[in-house]
Amino acid sequence: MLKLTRKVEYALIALRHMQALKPRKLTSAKEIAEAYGLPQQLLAKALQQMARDSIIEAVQGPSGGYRIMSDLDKISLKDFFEKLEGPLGIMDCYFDSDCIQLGACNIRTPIQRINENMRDMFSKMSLREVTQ
Amino acid sequence: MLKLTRKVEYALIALRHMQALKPRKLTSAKEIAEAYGLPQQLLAKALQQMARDSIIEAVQGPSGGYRIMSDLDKISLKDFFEKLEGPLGIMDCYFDSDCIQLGACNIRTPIQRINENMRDMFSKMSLREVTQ
DNA sequence: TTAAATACGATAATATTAGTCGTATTTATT
DNA sequence: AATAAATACGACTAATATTATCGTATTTAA
Repeated sequence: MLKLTRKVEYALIALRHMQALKPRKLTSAKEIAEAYGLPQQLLAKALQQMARDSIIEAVQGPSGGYRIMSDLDKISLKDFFEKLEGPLGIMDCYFDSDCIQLGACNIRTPIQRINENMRDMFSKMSLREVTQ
Repeated sequence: MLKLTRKVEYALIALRHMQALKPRKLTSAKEIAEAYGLPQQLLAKALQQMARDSIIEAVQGPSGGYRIMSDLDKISLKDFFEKLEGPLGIMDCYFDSDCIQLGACNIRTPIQRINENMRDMFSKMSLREVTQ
């Protein structure tokens, strides 16, 4: 309950790893996977997604790899989570309208209040805080 | 990701339902299940667990049922979640020590910081806020 | 005695998450 | 030009977790 996915976990580990390197130094999926004992392919997907989202930069070809591209201070944990996993909410009804409950549900409003608080909290934390 | 479970969801729906009734009025699992279209047995388990935790009171026998017992103002969402689902954390390493990573993990401390924030947030919200 | 309710462990069904496979593309190096 | 090491990514499989149901016991008002 209220758990992060592995994809996000691996992304955080990778970012922290890259963040500790000299600026603009490249590191590969293989390198990170071996360093932390992570499944390389899955880690690679997290890296690829971060590259698509311009959080990191990918360099192809041999001696290629990834490096941090954005200012991690400027990315909130909320945006980061949502980029990797889609909308952030403790229940789907927050963003999904097709709820079986239809009119009957009696907790929609309170749930949205909790959601707002959670989104607020993650909006106030930067990726940097987590990876430094 | 960061989703509530159905058990918690059903518990909240049930609490809100009971909260709207006259004080000490009983309502049954069947009644609530039918009113909101929930699976009765699963809802019953949520109710039974809340009864074990003295959040509500169970009355057995025909014309039995459940009623709110505690002051919902005094129960934080954190305690409520933890009573129903166990420790609250975005990753198991927070309370589970058997992590495969062992020494290698580089995000344990930051993850714990996120956890603290989350637990803090839910500590500051009362069950009442959600069910009234 | 019966029936309607709670209690709860065991199991089945379903959904989600995690991980792997295969193949294509890019590009530095030789 | 060939090779090898890297990213890219869709499709698939495996593992796990969640959700739901089943069966049976217990309680107790009528």
